[in-house]
Amino acid sequence: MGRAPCCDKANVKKGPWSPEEDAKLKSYIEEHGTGGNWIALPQKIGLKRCGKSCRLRWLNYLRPNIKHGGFSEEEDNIICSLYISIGSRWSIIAAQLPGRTDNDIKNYWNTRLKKKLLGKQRKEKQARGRAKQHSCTVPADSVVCQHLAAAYEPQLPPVLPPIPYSNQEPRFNDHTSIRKLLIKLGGRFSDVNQMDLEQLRLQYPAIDESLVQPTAYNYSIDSVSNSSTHQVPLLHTTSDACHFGTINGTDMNTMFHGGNLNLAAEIDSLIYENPQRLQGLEFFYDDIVNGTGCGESIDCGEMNSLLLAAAASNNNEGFSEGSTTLEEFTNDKMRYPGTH
DNA sequence: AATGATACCAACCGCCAGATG
DNA sequence: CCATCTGGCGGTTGGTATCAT
Repeated sequence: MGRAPCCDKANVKKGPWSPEEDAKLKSYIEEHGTGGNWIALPQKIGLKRCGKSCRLRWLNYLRPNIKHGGFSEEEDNIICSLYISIGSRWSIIAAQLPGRTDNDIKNYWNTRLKKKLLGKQRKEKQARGRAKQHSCTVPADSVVCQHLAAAYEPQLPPVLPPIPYSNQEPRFNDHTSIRKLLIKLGGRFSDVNQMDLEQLRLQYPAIDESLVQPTAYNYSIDSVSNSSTHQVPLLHTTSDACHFGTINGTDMNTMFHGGNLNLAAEIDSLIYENPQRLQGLEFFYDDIVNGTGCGESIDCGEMNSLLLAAAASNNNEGFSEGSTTLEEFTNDKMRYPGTH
């Protein structure tokens, strides 16, 4: 048995809103509020619209202090970094950008930002030319590649070995872990960040202290694919020959030694927990999935700069401890156990 | 100038979770 | 406890504008 429709579809107007409809809705809500019932609202006003449509119109267009278009570079950076960290949770991302709606950000990402990043990367790729052969160390049949492929071809049941992830830290379905991830994207919790460093030192005693800086945010999405080959444990066995090879022309030794191994492992765990969350980022790694080289993955340095900029901006007005947004985020993630 | 391709974005659709009776 | 309703969310669609040929 299907659900009853929220409104009489046959007697409801659809399509673009007229200025008269806008005026009616706006003046009523400004005077009386929504009354806590969107479904009943259009009847009160005399609008032949679905309540959901009224709600959407108000939230995305009529509500005061709404900004449209003209995204700044800082906003771009925030969107990018949050998308990478939490995926397409537009409402959460929108909560970090005052005046922006989730719909706006979603559209902006899908139509411009994604292409902008990809376009830039393609240009640089072309500039590098064919002469330079990149040695991608991520094998096409690696565990993570199977996971990523599965995320894009859900009709094919993935054949996956047991998750070899051995980190004792909580995973992404844990508040602390989320906090830490956000911290590393530019949050303020330096105490926790320091804690990560201590755990890292304990976990990988062979790492040269000078290679692990607590302030380093410079990981890239490519580090996801790199860490996903589970080369991190190599650090246990080889104290000085931790060779990660190159991805997309970037020496991953530099990436990892200058970055945060623990973060890479954490992101790695996200992939295992939730491969679907990588949807929309295929242009970062489809080459790896397809085993066709390192053509389309976003340039490491570029993503670094984006993330660094985001980190800088977040230090000013990013997540704060106990914020409503973070709480919402924490609660919200329980609603999507890997199916979105 | 005409036509097709592409980009953009407002709005819709369907699903999910929480509230309520 | 169950069924139903509503709000909220993310994905997708379709109309319009702009660009390229």
